[in-house]
Formats: sequence, C-alpha cells, structure tokens
Amino acid sequence: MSQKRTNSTFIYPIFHARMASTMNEHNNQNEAGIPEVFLSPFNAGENEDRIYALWEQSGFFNPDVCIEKGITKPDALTFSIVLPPPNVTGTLHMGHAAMLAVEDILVRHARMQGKRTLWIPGTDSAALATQSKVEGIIYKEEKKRRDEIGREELLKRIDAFAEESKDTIIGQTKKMGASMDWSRYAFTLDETRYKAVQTAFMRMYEAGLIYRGARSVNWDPAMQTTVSDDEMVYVEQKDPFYYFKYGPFVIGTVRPETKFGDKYIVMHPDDARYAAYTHGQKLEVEWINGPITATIIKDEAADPEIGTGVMTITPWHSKVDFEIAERHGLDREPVIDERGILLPIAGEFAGQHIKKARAAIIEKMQAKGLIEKIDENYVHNVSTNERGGGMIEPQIKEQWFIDVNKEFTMGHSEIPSVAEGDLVTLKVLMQKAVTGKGISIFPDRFERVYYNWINNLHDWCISRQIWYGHRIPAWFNKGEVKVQIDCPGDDWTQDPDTLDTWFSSGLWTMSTLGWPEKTPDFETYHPTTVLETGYDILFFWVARMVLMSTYLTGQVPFKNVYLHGLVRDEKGKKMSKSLGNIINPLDMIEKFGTDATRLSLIIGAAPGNDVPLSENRIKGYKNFANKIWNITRFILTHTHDMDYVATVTYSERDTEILATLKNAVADVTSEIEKFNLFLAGEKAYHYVWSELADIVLEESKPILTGTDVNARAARQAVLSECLVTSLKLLHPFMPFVTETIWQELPAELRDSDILMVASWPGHDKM
RNA sequence: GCGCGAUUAGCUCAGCUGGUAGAGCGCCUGCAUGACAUGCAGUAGGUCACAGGUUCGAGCCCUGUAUUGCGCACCA
Repeated sequence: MSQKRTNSTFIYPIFHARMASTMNEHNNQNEAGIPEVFLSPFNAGENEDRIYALWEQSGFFNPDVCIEKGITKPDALTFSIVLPPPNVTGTLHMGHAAMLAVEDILVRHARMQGKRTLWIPGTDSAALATQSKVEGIIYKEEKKRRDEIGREELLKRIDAFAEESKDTIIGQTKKMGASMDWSRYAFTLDETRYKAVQTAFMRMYEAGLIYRGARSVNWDPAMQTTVSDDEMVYVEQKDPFYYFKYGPFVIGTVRPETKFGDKYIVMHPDDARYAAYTHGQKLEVEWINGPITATIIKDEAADPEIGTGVMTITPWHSKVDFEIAERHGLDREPVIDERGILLPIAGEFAGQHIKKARAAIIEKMQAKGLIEKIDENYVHNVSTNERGGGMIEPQIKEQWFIDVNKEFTMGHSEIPSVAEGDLVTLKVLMQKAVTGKGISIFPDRFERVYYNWINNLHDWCISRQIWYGHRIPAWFNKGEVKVQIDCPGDDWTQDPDTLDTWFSSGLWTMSTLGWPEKTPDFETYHPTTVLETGYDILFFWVARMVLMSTYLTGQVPFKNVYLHGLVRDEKGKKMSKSLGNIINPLDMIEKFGTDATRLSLIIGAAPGNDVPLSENRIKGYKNFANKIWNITRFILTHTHDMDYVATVTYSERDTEILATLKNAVADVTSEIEKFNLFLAGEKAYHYVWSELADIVLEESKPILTGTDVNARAARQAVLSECLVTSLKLLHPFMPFVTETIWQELPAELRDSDILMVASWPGHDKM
C-alpha cells in the first residue's frame, strides 16, 4: 500500500540541491525531497519510545540543564508543580492518565515560554493501602497473619514489594509522555521525606498543635487501626430496629450488643413529655443482665422528633454519645474490644463476637419481656473503611491529634491577609490562604466546598496502628511521653504507631523541594505554581497541604489548584472491576497512541467535570494525529524547493492567513493560561483541522502548482510558518507526533533541535 | 437536614463581561479529486427543564418549582 503512494509522489522532479545538505542526516528522502516516513500514515507505536528517549537524553526535563545549555535564562520566571504521587504499588489508570496529560500540558507550555520549569515526580507509600495489599498476599500464599510474621519481617516484605512495583508505575508514567525531572524523584518514605515528617511533627508538638489524648476514634476491627473521618464510606443497609423497654421509657437501637452498660437516659430539656424528670435524677431499671441504676441527662442532642425522644448512650462506642458524655462528665466504659469481642460487662455473652451475639441477646431480652417491638425494615447508613471495606467501630482510644482550633501567634508569613504576630488557628490559616487569594481554586465553585469542609473540621487523628509508614517520634516509659527523634534511653520504647499517610502527603510540596533544609530548590520553586489533582481529593490532600505549609513555612504550598474530574465510561458510570468497564490507558496507547489518548482526556473535560470516555473518542483523536502528519506531508511536498532566505511579497490573503494564525495562537495561549485546557485543546484542534487543512491548504493548491513564481514563494513561506507554529501550538497536547515531525523538518524551519524546548509562538524567551 | 452542581442537537458536552444557538461523535446524501477514506463536500436535527421577573434585548442576571448528580452531617 505504501509502495503505491511512493510512486505517486514523483510528481515534483525539481529538487533543490541546497535542500539535501540541510536535511537531517538520518532522514531518508525520496526524489520529491520529503522524508520517506511521511509516505505512510503516522505510526505512534514506532516513534513514541524513541522520542521519549530523545527528550530524556537531552536532559531538558531538568531546568538546571536548560539553564546550563542556554535554553532558559537563569532569572526567568519559575513554573513548578509536584506530581500527586501515585501509590507505589499501583498501576496506571485513566485517572492518572488524565492527571498526567493536564500537568504535562501546563509544564510543556511553560517550558516553551522560556520559564524555569520544574515538575517533580514521586511515589507515595500509601501506608494503609500498601500494607493491607502485602498482608493479603502473604496470607493467601503462606496463611500467615501479621502477628506471625512480625514487624521487621513484614516491613522488609513491604519494602521489597514497593521497590519492585515502583518501576511499573514509573515506566507507565513515561509512556504518557510526562516530562518530569526524574533526577529529583522523591518517595514519601525516603530519607529526605522522613526527615521532613519528623521535623514537622516535632515542631507542631512543641507548639502544642499536636497532642495525645483519649478520644472517640474510628476503629477498624478488621485492619486493627484507626481510620480518618474522610476515609470512611457510608453504605446503606437494612437492619432490624429494636424498641426496648428501659424502665418507664422506650428506647431504640440497631445495635443491642452495645447496650449492656447503658446507664444514662438522655432527653431534650424542652421535651414536654418528660418534664416530670429532672436532670441528674436516678432511677432503677431492669436491664439485660439485671437491675441498673440509671441517671437522667437533659441534653439538646436528643431530638424529640426521633423515636420516643429518649435515648440511652454508649459513649465508648459512639462519637455523638462521647460528646454528650464529655459535656456532662459522665462515665464511659468499653463494651466491645478491639477485635469485636464482648467484654465482661456483657455478662454471660462476654467472649462472643458481636456478630454472633446479637441473636442470643435479643432472645434473652425477649424472654425477659424487654422488647416493645421490632421494625424489620429500618434502613440506615453504616460506616465502612474506604480501604478494605471493613465495618468501622467507634472506640475511645489514646491517639495523636492535630488541634485545628488552638490559637497561636503566627510566625513569619507571606500569606496574603495573614501577618506575623496575628492570633490564628490552623483552621483560620486554611481559610485565609484561600479567602486572601493566596490560593485560587479552579473551578472556583470548589472554593465554597472547601470552606464548607473547613467549617465542619474536627481535630485530625494522625496515628495509625499499622507498621508501614512514618514512625511517630515519640517515646514511652511507664506512662511518661517524650517527643524527640532519638531514643531518650534504655527504658524507653518508641510508640509503635505510624502516621496517617496524609500527614506526609501534606508536606509534599515542601519535602520534595528539600524542606526543612533551606535548599536552593525550595527557595526557587516554593510556593509551587499549581497543584493539579482530582476534586475527590480536595479534602484529603489539598487542604492538608495548605495546613502544613502555611503553618510550617508561612507560605501557601501552591498558588493555584486545578481540579480535574473523574474519568468515567461512556455512559457516565464510574469505571470499576466489577462493572468490567475499565478502559486501560496502556491498551489505548497501544491501540491509538499516546497523543490520541491524552487529547481524549483533555478536550471536553472542563475542570471539575467528570469526563465520559469511550474508545471511539480516542480513535477520533488518532485520526487527528494522522491529519497533522498529512498536513506536514503536503506542506513539505510543496515547499522542498523553497528559498528560505529570499524576501517574498505577501498578498492580502497571505497576510490574512498569518493574522488568523496569530489569532489562533493568542486564543490557545490565553486559554492555557486560564487553565481552560479543554478549550485550548479544542481551539488548537479546530484551527489546524478546519482552518489550516480544510481552507488554507485547499485554496493553496492552485497557487502552489501555478505559474506565478512570486505568489508561490510567498505562499510557501506562509504555509511553512503555519506548519511550524501549529506544531508548537499542538506540542503540549500531542508531544509525540509533533516532535516526530519536528525531527524531520528542514533545519531552516526550526529554532531548536528539539521541539520540546522550542520557543512558544509569539513569545520571546524570557 | 445543610451545602455545591447539573438540566442546551440522537449521545457527550461547550457557550468568556447579557446582543441572531456551537463542537465532537452519531445519522443521512454524494464523492476513490495527487496531503490524508484515519479522508472530502454537504444535509437533517434545538420553545436552551418549567413558571415568573429585570432589560430595548435573557441560554446567560434575579425569584420560585421540578428532576437529577455529588459532598457533608444525622443515623437513639
């Protein structure tokens, strides 16, 4: 097939001798003077790895090299961005692909603008997720549980596993064309990052912002660890709802197994039905395991509208109950242990697992006549652990917390609307970073979501009972606690707990740049220019980085936040294994090329909106890559005899074409700068296809084959300009096809050997 | 319950500070024309959810309603 086409290109026998010497050496040309590669359609698979290697070897991913080689001026504006580190054990999915596409576009654009551009790659240990994955493998293969393996051995195994799978995700990231500076690769658990975590913990502890206390936490009995509020998922479930006779009252519950020790009866102070009872009044009631002395508590937390308006509380196993108990200084007692086994307070049921005990408890209560009625169709939400899916059991436990409401005096501050010496809290800092415009969030409606979340924010429980992660720099000795990095002495043992993975993630913009040391990188690139991540991670991560950075450095972590949407299937459904609708980015790259895959994730994907993806969509952009290829072929075919130094006189139409081109450049540039990549991509696409190819090329045919030498020369110059500029314009979006073409262009047309560092059109190097 | 969105062509969505409705895909018709059939030329298809209001003028601004998605809280 390509053979046939070769023959068809013999039409322009004129061959400029000058051209031959200026062509790149590796180019094989046919007699028409254009590189042979253009005679068959663009083949992404044949070129992508070669092109990525070319970029990598050039060293230009590293801004220091760009300065060294004179590509970037040392005093140029900076553009910096940190990669949201994928889990070290993960594989690339469409969400990553979308993220990499967006970030790479921003980065390539900035680099071409001559900015001092840094994109730092890294991976996340993702403590809980990784440990549970490895534990799962070990259990499956060796039938061994955590305790049987031991801390040291398990950590060794996890490290090995992480090291092994690290290369997978890195390799896949490169496939997407991501132009990151691999020499600055960071891992959340490496030495520099560990030091940042310890330093942050120490400083916040010394300032009283981290404290240790016994509070109600979310306990996962399956994974044996606390879980943060944000990592809980609520699942709707139908359970019987029991109405029990509790003395003269009727109380309701779905969880009879927690009720053994209930001895406080809570009612709203204004509830007329119970006006006869007074706060603190005691009465004897017959209960599951015999008589109990109950106390009346009047508290507004009791909603008169719900059930009978009366409830008993279990402070140890419920957050709300815990708060009521706090308010009134009530006793609290555990009923269920950390593994879900009933404690001695349950009498004859002690030692049983709650799941099995429930039926027996109900049976006994039935026999004692304590059951008023049972509603079998009660639907309620139960909380589960997002990672692993286990039920969450509130427990009171001694843990480490970050106090978000404690007032302190602000130190050094570069945050707008926060001055040194101001009395603030962490919550206030998080708010003011955004209200003061130190940080802008795109799309801006998420700023309101962000405030909403902060207003509801509670102290953050940062300790986890898992082994993989950053060890807490705290030491215990007979009830005494010391917070320091080194062991204080023989009698001291380190807190076995590790930190919530988001604690270290919160330091990411800082730690990747070398904080707490005052490194040149930190001085140059912090605050970072933009943080790009999914809107689903606004609370987990974005807010935590703001907290950490504003407090510890007096700087915002980033000036802009770009939130992308979720990649869904073509029907708008979430991609999941169980639905079998996952589109694997690597398959798509294989099938349609990276450029097509990238574009399909950009065009039509407004920030903050979910993007429906289908193979068909990607295929459409593959066609576009080929279109660019053929535009090049056409222009090269008609310009190979061009005289690059001759002055030409433009016709009115020539000038108009160049003006249209200039407009397109201005449009695309301004949309990128406004973070409207979906519009920028669409406009570039539209210009190249509908304007350049469909109109300009078509109308140029008679001129190029005509006899008017001047008109022809002028149009040749115009088309060359259109081609070069279009390649530049498209490069951030479609780096591979544009660079592949660039490498084949005559030297006269190029202002740089590598398109990646060519100058952005209409933009002199800064 | 509180908050944030969405509702525009068959589908997925754009539409910037109000000025005659847009794209991609799909559909239909024609076309192997020397860049490209991974293509070209064209056609059809919309009371911009509904009801009011502001305005010379509203898809866009205001009020309300409906439907729908998401987040948070509650969940005795």
